[in-house]
Amino acid sequence: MIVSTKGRYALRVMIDLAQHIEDGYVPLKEVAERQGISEKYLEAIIKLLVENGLVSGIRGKNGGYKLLREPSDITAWDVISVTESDFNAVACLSPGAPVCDRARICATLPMWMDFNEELKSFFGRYTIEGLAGTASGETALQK
Amino acid sequence: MIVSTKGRYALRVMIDLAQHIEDGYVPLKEVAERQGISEKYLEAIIKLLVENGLVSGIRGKNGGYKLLREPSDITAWDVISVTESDFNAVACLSPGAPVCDRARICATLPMWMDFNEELKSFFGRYTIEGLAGTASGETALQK
DNA sequence: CTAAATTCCTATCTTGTCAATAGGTAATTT
DNA sequence: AAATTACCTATTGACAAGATAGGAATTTAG
Repeated sequence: MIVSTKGRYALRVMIDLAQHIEDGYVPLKEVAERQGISEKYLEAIIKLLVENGLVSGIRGKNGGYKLLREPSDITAWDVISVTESDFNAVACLSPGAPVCDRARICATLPMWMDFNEELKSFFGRYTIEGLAGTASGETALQK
Repeated sequence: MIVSTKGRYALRVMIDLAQHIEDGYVPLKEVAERQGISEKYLEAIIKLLVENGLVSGIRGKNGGYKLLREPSDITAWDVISVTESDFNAVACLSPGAPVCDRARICATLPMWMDFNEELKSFFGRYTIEGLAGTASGETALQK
């Protein structure tokens, strides 16, 4: 598959946090239970979200995690691009990839570049707020 | 990256065959030399293209491979969907995946399904003919 | 009929990532 | 002081990517 469980779970965590935004800091244990995902595994995932400024955590009793921006201001792209290790169309377009000497004559490069843009644009259209409200069938897409 | 070298190389093979369509059956050796890719590796890749009815090969002297349909009638999607082992948004949507009991309440499922459609639609817009003509900068997208 | 060319088939190898588990340390509150 | 919680580091098993290698089967040319 294209999006790993890491990305999928990260999104579910973000949505869960959005759905319990009134509770302040939410312990990961609760998220893990509600989502039916191993807490230990989620730790590794949420670490990425913390490092990239999407959520913040505080330790100790009454600690937990909370979103750092409004759910309406966080897109699926923000989350996926941070959790998926190399979310680029092809290796040639990965950051740090060696310069390809065929680039000038490559018949497929423009398509891959377009695809990269499309990824950004597609997932940028879904916000955490929109996704969090999808439970009973409304569309998650913002109008 | 999202599309493996297998998919990328397959596309380049198809484009190369389209560019030498006048020559009848084209030996893989020539394709490999022109493209700068190991012939042995290409063998494994073109096998998939043969099995899926995109090209046909005949053995012996003067043998080689040729496209089975018009370049204008083959899309990038046709090629990629056959060479990439699991070109689906997420594991839940892979053929043969176990039924997910969260499907009914899954906040992200609709987005993944949309993404699957988008993949098909995006790569379906690029034909081998269009890509084969991109060498000197015209757009590969059909109007 | 033989030799060359070519596809086709099977097996192996290395490397890396995913997906997950485990055991602990540091900080905070009650 | 004890409980809670985030944070850190290491390890494991399974699997796919990305090749490489050697040979068997088929066809044509001479």
